[in-house]
This record gives sequence, C-alpha cells and structure tokens, in this order.
Amino acid sequence: MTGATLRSDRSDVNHMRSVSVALGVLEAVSERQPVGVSELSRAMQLPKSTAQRMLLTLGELGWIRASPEEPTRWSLTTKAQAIGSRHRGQEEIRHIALPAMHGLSATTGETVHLSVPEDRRIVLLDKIEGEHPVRTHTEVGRSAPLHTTASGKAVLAAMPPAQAAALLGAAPLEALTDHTDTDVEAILQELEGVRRHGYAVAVGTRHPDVAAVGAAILSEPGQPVATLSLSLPSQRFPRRLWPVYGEQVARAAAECSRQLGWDPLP
Amino acid sequence: MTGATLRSDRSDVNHMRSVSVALGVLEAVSERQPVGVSELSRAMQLPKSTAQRMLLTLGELGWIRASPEEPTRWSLTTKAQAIGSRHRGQEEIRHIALPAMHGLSATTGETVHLSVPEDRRIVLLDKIEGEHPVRTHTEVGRSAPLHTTASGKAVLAAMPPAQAAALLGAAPLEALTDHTDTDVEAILQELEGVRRHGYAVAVGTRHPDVAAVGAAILSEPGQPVATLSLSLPSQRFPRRLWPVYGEQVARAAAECSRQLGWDPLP
DNA sequence: ACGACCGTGCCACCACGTGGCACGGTTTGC
DNA sequence: GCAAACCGTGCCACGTGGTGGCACGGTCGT
Repeated sequence: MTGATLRSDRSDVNHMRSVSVALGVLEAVSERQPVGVSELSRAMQLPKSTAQRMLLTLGELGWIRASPEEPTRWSLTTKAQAIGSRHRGQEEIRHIALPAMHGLSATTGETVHLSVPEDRRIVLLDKIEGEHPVRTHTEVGRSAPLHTTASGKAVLAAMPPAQAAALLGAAPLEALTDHTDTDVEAILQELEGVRRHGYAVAVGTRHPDVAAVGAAILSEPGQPVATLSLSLPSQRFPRRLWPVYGEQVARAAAECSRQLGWDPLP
Repeated sequence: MTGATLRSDRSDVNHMRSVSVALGVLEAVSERQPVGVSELSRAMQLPKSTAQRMLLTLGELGWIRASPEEPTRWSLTTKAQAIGSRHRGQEEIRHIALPAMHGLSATTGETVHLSVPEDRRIVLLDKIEGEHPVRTHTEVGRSAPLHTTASGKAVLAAMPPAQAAALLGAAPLEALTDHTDTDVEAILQELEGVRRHGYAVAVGTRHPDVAAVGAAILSEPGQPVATLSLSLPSQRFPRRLWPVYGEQVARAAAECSRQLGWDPLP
C-alpha cells in the first residue's frame, strides 16, 4: 500500500508541477477510492482548493468520476485501465499464459503470478488467487527489485550473464528482509543453480513469511519476457516441495515459451 | 483517430491546460507506441518543444519510458496498468468470471467478452480470444453505447425498467449501422424478450458483420454489474444457434451471479 | 552536397495555475 | 441545544511555471 513507492521525488520538481500533481492525484485516487476532497488534500499535503481543481479537471477529462450515490467522492473510470491494457506485448503474453496459469492453479491450489521484467524490477502483470484460506497478499501492478523475488532471479538467470551482472551491479542492492541476499557475487552463483534446475526459489527474501518458485518465459531470441511463479506462505513450502512445484512451474513456463515461438531444446 | 480533437476545443479549456495536454499525450502514446517527438507533435497539433517537455515529464514521473534500443521513442510502462487494475470491483469480478469465461471459450470456441456498464456505455473489461482463424477484432477498454451491443441490452434488461427507459431517453440514440435500432419504444419492447429468454442477441447493430450473445451478471440487490458475451462474425451465427449459445452464456453468467452472492431463483 | 527530416536545448513573455480565504451546510461532541 | 469541526464549494490577486517560437547538430535518403 503506502510503502511501495516512497516519495523519493522532490528532486525533480523542476518539470511540470501541475502535471506531476495531477498524476499524483490520479494515483492517490486509485489507492483510496472512493475519496473526497478533504481526505485527498490531507493525504497529499495539498491545499484543498488545489486538490478540488485537480479532481474536477480529471473528472472533466474522463479519468475519474463522482460516485452516483455519493456525488462528492471520486473513483477511477475504466479509462486508466484502457490505457494500461495497451501496454506493449502484454495482451499476447496474457493470452498465452492464462491457460498455463489455470493449470498450475488447479494442480497446486496456490496463487499463480504472471510477471514481467521492467528495468531493474519485476512487475506483477496478472494473477490467479489460490483457494487456501491463508494466502499471500499481492496487487497487480506492484513491483519489487529483481534480486528479491523468485521471478526476478528466474529472469536474471535466463538473460546473458553479462547483462545480469550489469543490472545487479548498477546500484547497491536493497535488502527488504534479513534473508535478502545483497552480495552480487553470491547471487550470480545462485543463478547458476537456477539455470541448472530450470526454476528459482525465494524464501523470505521479499517479505519474511512469503515464499515463491518461479520460471522464466522466453521469446524469440531466447530472451526472458515474463515469468510464471507460485506465491505462498513459507510454512507451506518445505524444502521437499521445491522440486515438485519447481518442475511444474518450469514445465508450464516452457509451454508458454514454445507458444511464443521459442523451443528450449537442451 | 486523428479527427478526435480539432484545434478548437473551446468549451472546457478553462481548467488545467497543461494537465489536459499531458493526459492527452499519455493517451496518444498508448495508441501509437513506440512514438517519437515529432510524430506525436504532429498527431496532436502541438509545438514540438511542448510535446517533448510532456514526454520528458511523463518519463520522469514513471508513466512512459524510452525504448532501450531506440532511446528516442517512447512507450508506456506498467504504471498506467497498475492504476487501471485498481478500478473498483474489477478485481473481484474478473476473478470470479475468468473460470466461466474459459468454460464458454472451450465449449464454443468463440471469443468471450467480460464487460461492465459505465454511464450510458458498456466497456470491455477483459476477453479470451477464440480459436477460429476469422474472428472479431476488439480491444480491452473500448466502449460502445448500451443499445448497440448484446451486453448492453442484457444490462438494460436487468435493471429497473424505469432506469433503463431513463438511460435510453436521456439523449438521442446513435445509429452505428443500418441495423442499429434507435427507437426507444422498440428497444424497451425487445428488452422484455431478453428478460424472458435470459440472454440478449445483437446482429450487426454495432458493426455490420459482427454478432453477439450476452447475459448479465447480477450482484447483491439484483443489480447488473457486468456481462458475459460471445462475439463472432454474423455468418457463423445462424438463428438456430441463438438459443444454444444464449443458454450457455446465461448459465455461465448465472453461475457468476451466484458467486457474487446473488441467487436468481425464479 | 544538399535538403528534409530527426531529437534537443534555450529563453523572454504573460497566461495559467496557485493557494489563502470565506461561505453555507451537515455531522460531531458535550 | 449550541458550538466547534468537519465537509464540499467558490472566488480572485499574485507571480511563477509553462509556453512555443526559434536555432542547433546529427542522420538519413537522394
């Protein structure tokens, strides 16, 4: 929720103040809809009149709308989603991956994630929630550093080693928990194991109680374009299950790769 | 879609010019990504320097990014999608409807649509493409007037008759094809048939060669919140198939309604 | 070698967005 | 019952932030 993108802006306030504020408002509305003027102005530390002008403007432009019952509280329209769903290549990948995701969901009963790499992070594109009464909580659109997730490691293992090393070395690695490995050398070595097994495992590296198994989906020249993964509580994931789930995920991901036109031979 | 905003949008220019332009740019980028500065400035009839400032700003704010290979052409990031996927209630509906959609897709082989009503229009929320080599082309996020689609008629038939009449009478009904019915009385009468059968059929009312069958998904107080529909070429949809597909769609929609807590007894 | 593109950068001007403030209505507290 | 504290709304003088014309260097196609 709030902790995802720490307000690390403040450095580049030089460009387009009003636009920056407007998009911030749009984001804030999406997080706490339906929301009123005052609540919003407090949350964003904005003058109330400014906040209202933003809401009115975004409303006129068709991005948000007042609820029919509560005409002073605003929510998103489908416009933002319409824009977002045009994200390049997303449609094709989703279409191909969904059946495989349902298969994994059916055989394991756990939450299945479809993610894509973006810069030095991995972004959750879609998910199918598991049936267990206790599950991991995630949100479509959220992202995490590559080295903190199973999906991220699967991606790193599937790209050219030099590129993986460059990505990991570009900036100091963040530790999200005590179990997050932040040593580049150690991670690069772990990636060899991932390549050997065909899947990556992460236990408590992003959140103390959450574990995951992931495998990369490869496209044309053998490059990773997405990942499939299972996300589940660490308690429900003893080491003996690693290869069980791991191989299922790897098989599902390979099937997606094949449909994308990339046949992993060896 | 060049003709959208001709130079003189004069009515609402009073509010937040730069924001309006920025969101317009965002939308334009989503439609023609990856796109460069000059192409964009031409398409939006904007000074090149302004267009570039917008792109840089949107980039700094994380909504778009330059392609790694072509550093001067911009595409969307997943941010817009992250925002859009928080659209109220969408997540729950998608989660419930997806299995039913796959069922329909498997038994019919046709493209399955999940749509939601918004104002006087019906918006495509998600879809599963069929297997036929010739299919209807649609895009998630696109919308159409209620009275031009099977989904829209299913929604109208499921809401209180007074509300349906109010929606239809609020403004003159647009005719998208020769087959679009624009007479309010005639449509209201057709809705009775929809209620009796449990599904709506539309042939050539939105596009000459496209047909559809749809049924509404109802939530708590019996109100329509979404629809399931099949979209297919008219040629592949002879009248004898109407009840076949119609009842399948209605059954799938009813199952979704039940999971939303609304049991259609009578 | 030329012109027609491209993406980039600068900067004087003044429209545009800003935000403090006040109003009327409704909910809360006592 | 009243007052205080909220709410959403609207106004408007101020000055800053956005505008867009213009020019530059690079890279095509011819």
